[in-house]
Amino acid sequence: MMVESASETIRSAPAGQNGGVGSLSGQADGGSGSGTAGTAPAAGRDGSSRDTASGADSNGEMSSTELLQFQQQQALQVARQFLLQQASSLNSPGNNDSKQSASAVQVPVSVAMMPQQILTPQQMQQILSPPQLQALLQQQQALMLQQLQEYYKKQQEQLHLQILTQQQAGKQQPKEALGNKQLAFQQQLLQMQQLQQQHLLNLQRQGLVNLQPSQASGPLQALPQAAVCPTDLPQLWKGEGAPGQPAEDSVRQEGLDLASTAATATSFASPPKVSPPLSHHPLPNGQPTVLTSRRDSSSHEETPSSHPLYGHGECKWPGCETLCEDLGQFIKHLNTEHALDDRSTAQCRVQMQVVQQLEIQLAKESERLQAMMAHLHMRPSEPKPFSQPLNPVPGSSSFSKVTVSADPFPDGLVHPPTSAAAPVTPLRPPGLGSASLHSGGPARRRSSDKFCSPISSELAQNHEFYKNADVRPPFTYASLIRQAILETPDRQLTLNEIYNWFTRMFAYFRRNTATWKNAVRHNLSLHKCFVRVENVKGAVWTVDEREYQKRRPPKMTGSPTLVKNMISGLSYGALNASYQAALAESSFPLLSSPGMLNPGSASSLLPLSQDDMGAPGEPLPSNGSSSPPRLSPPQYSHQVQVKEEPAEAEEDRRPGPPLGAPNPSTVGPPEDRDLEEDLPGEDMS
DNA sequence: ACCGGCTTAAACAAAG
DNA sequence: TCTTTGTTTAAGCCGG
Repeated sequence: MMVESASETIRSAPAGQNGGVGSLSGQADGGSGSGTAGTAPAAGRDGSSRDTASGADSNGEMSSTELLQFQQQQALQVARQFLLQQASSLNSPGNNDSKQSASAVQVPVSVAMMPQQILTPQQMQQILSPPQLQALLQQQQALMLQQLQEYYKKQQEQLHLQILTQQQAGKQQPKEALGNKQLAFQQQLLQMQQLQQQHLLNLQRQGLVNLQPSQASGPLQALPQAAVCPTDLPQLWKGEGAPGQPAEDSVRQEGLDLASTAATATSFASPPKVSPPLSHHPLPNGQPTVLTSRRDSSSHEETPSSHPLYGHGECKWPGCETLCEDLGQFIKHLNTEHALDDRSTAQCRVQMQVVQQLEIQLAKESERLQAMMAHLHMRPSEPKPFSQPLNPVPGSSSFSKVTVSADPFPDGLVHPPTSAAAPVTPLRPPGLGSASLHSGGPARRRSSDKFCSPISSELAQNHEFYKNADVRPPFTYASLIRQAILETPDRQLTLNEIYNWFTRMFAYFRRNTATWKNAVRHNLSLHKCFVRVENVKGAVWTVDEREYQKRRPPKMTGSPTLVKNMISGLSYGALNASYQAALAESSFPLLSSPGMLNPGSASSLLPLSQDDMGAPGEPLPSNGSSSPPRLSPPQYSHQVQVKEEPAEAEEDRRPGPPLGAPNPSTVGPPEDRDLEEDLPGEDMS
């Protein structure tokens, strides 16, 4: 049936003016539940610890020396992590003035403690742009590393010493004894770590995630166990004692931390004001750094008219809801109640840990994804991995100018440039979703499409992120659909395949299926750029590149505005909150984690087309056909060969599995539609 | 304030 | 009859 005529009309109906009518407001979906089973993996294995283990464990038994070695290595690792952690805390101090330094990308710890400022998880997600997250993480890490160098060295030395000492001691003692001793120690360590981790997660769940009580019980619950890998979590709490304190101290501290953590957690959970939790433990303040930070923050918070820890007339300090009439009073309160004392310090630390942990998890996930992709033949490292197969146009080059009708999208094209590493960051400063922030509900930010950040490159760079984090991608449905279609060799997909692509590529689309699927269909029908081609066995959708380009005026590309908008939009607090929320909500179960974020990791997976690259303006060949009737097979862009049997084969026919290709296993089970479909959390509001 | 783009919701219809 | 696929319409939010 000819759709053409109908489609033409569509546009006519512009914006609605009548308000009310309703129905929409409901805004359901707050969902969250996310934890799609698919993604959730069994995180158990963490490469890192294993690597370091010097293969000792590979053969069932290891000699005591080996064991020793192994243990030492582990200890080192733990220490290393601890250091990193410390670094972060060091880093935190200056961050409190978040609002002031809009440009810097940092994640102020203090800000992180304002779970209350919540927007719904969804909103947060929207606000948050993955790239931003990454940028944040990267920056933070860089910073911490920097600041920490000295500290780090010291610590290392000490550690080394300790280890040496132990080693020596070990030599003198019977191996077994030593082994046992170490083992015991290590076990203890692990236990503590696990405990801590649990508390942390707990906290996280209750405090940060409480926005979504419903989901708390679900997916997240799994976190602790799954995510926690002994070696990783390590929390160097104990490490803290290291700097200069003997084991005793560290142990003690440990206890303290735990307690405080617990306390914090509880306070979060229970609304009640805060009564000083049980922190009876005197915190051996071993963290000058942290302390300072706290103090700093309180001191210069005054500058801004508002304070990240102050909102709605009350103190947002974790667990504290004290009412303060004005900022002044609040400041006072802050200085008295949350002064530099054990409790505050501990709470701060906890918060930092939460953040850190999340960061690490993110990094881990990314790494894992990469490995998976590598395994599946999608070489992330390569600029334009898949897609170019059949079609001529050897990817890369072509894109250059969308020459004539031929192939506007060069398929593969991702601009190699960005791909590499950190570059991404610059692109999106935190703050992306200005829009979303305000709007309470369904707001959405769709930056990229407009700003033209080529979806392809964006996607390519953050593809892993989107795949795993339950974050809404900043692209419009139209651009995503197009992307999906262009990614395939024949540039055509059945509706179902498009769905699959969405679920495969974005964790976010693994839930609320009804909603986005409807949107996808709606977009396919609505935009002229999507052409439906009928086939014996059904129909496939193709992209009429020309139309696509047409529909968007040549926006500014470099988009200073973009940046501007993004920046202005959010306060760090919000950003951070969203970050956490996103992470928390994200299904990724995380894994444990050894390494830190590697910037370039995600880069370049997708071949993607240049999306906005070709200036919409000129390219198209002015070949007569002005507005191709909808149905007509696109003669420009590349000829589409309707495939004989569409749906059927579904994923199997793609040559080089594009990234998310066929393999369901890669990410979450694409096919899980069913699965996710029934996810409880899904539609509940 | 208006307009256009985008999203979400929902009603319907045709096919399978 | 139910589900999927498509098409439309309506309405809200946003940014220009």
